[in-house]
Amino acid sequence: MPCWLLRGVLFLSLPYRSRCASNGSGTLAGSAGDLVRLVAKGHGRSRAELARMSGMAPSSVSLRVEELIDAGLLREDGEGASRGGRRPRQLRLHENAGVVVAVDVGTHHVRMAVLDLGGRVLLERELPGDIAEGPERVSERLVEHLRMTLRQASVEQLPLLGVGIGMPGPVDPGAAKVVAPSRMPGWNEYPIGRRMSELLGVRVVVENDANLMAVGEHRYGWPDRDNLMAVKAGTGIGCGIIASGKLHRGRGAAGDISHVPVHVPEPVTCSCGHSDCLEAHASGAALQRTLRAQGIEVSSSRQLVELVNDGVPEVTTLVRNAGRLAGQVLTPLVNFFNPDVLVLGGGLSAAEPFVAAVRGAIYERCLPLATRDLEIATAVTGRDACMLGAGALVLDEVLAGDWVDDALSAR
Amino acid sequence: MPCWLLRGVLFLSLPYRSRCASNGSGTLAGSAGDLVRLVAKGHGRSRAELARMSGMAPSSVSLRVEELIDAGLLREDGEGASRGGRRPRQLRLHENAGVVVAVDVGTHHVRMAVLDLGGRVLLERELPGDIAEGPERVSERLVEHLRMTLRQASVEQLPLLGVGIGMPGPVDPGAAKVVAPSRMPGWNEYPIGRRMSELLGVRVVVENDANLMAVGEHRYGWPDRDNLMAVKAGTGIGCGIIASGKLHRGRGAAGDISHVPVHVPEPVTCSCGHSDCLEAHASGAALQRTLRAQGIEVSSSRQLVELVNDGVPEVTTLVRNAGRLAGQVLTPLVNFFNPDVLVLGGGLSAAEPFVAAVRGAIYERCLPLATRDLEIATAVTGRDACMLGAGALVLDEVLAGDWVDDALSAR
DNA sequence: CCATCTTTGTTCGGAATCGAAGTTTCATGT
DNA sequence: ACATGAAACTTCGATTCCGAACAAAGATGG
Repeated sequence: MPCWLLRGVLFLSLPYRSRCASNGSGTLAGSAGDLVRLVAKGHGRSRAELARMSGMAPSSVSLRVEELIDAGLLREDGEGASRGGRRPRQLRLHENAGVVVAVDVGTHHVRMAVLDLGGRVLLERELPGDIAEGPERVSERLVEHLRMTLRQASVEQLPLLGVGIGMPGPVDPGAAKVVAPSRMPGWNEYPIGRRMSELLGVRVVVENDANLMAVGEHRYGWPDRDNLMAVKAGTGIGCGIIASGKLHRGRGAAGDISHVPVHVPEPVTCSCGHSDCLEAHASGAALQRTLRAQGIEVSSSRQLVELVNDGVPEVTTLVRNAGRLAGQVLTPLVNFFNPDVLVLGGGLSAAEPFVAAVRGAIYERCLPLATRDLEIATAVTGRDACMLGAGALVLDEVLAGDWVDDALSAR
Repeated sequence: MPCWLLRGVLFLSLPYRSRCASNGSGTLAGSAGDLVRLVAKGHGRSRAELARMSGMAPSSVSLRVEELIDAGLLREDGEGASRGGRRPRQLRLHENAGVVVAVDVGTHHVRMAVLDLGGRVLLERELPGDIAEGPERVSERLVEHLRMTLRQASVEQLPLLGVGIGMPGPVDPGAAKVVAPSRMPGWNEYPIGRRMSELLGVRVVVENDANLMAVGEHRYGWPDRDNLMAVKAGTGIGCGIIASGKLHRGRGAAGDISHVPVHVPEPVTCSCGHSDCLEAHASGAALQRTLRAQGIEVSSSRQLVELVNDGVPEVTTLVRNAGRLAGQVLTPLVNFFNPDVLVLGGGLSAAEPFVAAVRGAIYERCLPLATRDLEIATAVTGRDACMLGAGALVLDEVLAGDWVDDALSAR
């Protein structure tokens, strides 16, 4: 309970406090919240390391850590390896401090995980679900599943501090809405974030799935590469961007590569009205359409990949061609953004010919300056990438808020 | 919210560091250097504003400002307009605190300016110069010109705190070298930064000219737009990127768009070995080559633009076509990066048909989500953009260093 | 013109933080 | 085994910084 209510004075005292805040951008820091953040991200595993990373005096760190332990936020966890002197007493977030839930809403499935505040997965589940059922129905089922998952993870008694949700379409993260989606009837402008927040009573963040893949891969796969592009090639094609270690949203729509024109012999009309969009020729949906015209019935990207792995030549050719087109689109973007890593994820990335074609196109045409030391890799976290990204994002949000201060003063 | 409510309110008693504040605009603060930075960037013009922006207590700001005034770094500058209460005593950097020099090295000219620490231009000069004379000769002449310019600006007795240099080719900013340039014989790997630093005895930063254009336009033209692309279309074609308010360098080569393939009927071999590079078809150099083949002798982008303004049809057609090609290349990049502003600079941007063609191509093919509210503008600072960017960059460097602390303790 | 409210900037006591010295614990080399 | 050095904390006085109250100066509105 906030202290300022003690005298019945309903007044938030913000003269100087409300603007201060911590350093979102990295290593220098200075408050209790920063220490918790450092521990949560694994950048500070002992008092000494926290002092080094935060810039605070070792004495101050010790005092502050003691408070955080007393408040039940941190706990000591044995001793680490000596680096030539006394062994560090390792610190970690207390497992009872709370949990968050990460949700990846796909077109035909929902993946969900319970994470502790350090980002470790406590329980993970895949559930059926059809986004075409509409937002009301889907949110209700999400809440049901979420409650059940929390029970199964035996963390009902712990505080649920936030929920992160990934959606397969453009998202306005401020309003926590899906905007102008192409394959999600009924979802336009639906305030999924507010609705879920009402139903659950916790903070909910919503983000596009490709952006979340970038966040997830950055955190769990390439933590020290600060410039990363993540391409999600599944039913649709999207791209998430990590610039200087942070998700780049631009004016809200950054990373859209679906409607970049490609060279193809026969035009296919896209939802945007043009006929040579990448998405209309190289997305999983486009490939399924083409195969159906050839009499090969395929209903999901996963099935598509199975056919490739079974060596069905028509399908393999099609998938390789899709990879080539994606690579052609990515080439200028790689030159322009010059990332450390290009991550390939989504259903199609499980097909080796797709990945090989993307690689080939990029190495063929990108500048040596851009491809030297460029890593092109499939998603380290595989099918979990988006979900883990949702977790990482909501964790950032929770740990950046005043949860730590509240917990300290509530004691 | 009336002030008198403050009385009798029970305040939260949190440790003071945790109340530090975020000023919302990403500028963090907490020390003397931060105050000077805020004043230098114009974000803090009075003690009260500094307190708000930095998160420090007003009392601390007052004490610190007093020290800075005593040290000769700041000075009071009259009173500002009242905002409903006492008038603020405005603060500015003391003009005697020091200067920096900004240099824009072009292929056939050198532009140079003396700036005070607030980024104001004290004196500006354009000098002849040919980059083909080679690095040794050019650096010597730069130093001569620089000394003369300092004399002319009557700031010889003031400390010269740094020099920023823009080069028309790829730059490794860490090593302060030009790397693998296409039109600068003898410059490859030449340590221009170290050489100038030896000759002048001050810190020297070196950066690519398109990057500097982005920095300059961001600082002087669009200070609150944090995502910006600046295209420099002159003899070559380059692009600088501001992401979240900071220059994005990627792994060092970000912003390269010279060698993105474009669709053209007749191939022209580029220095990179391909035949359909943007630079080989739409750069000033390429246009001059084409015109020469038609018997029209043109020796600079400026002359090219004059012919356009004179209404010479062959030239206008050519320039418009170059704009269309540039626009085609920029379209996916704008979708991808989703900037707030796209700045067009460099020689060709002075030709209206070029700008119109770029605009047309982008609006024709970019997503509405990306172009809604997108500003496409010619460089606010015109031909000075790169030079001013060099100044802004070296100022950032100087003010981020320990110059302030040194000056304080030297007293 | 006066009361009221704002904003700016300063004063001063008390609290939070620093930093140097000290303690504990371990690696390393002889 | 023992000295030496190094790293991880802790202690405690000195210093810095904060925050409330105050003072100065001006807008606003009847």
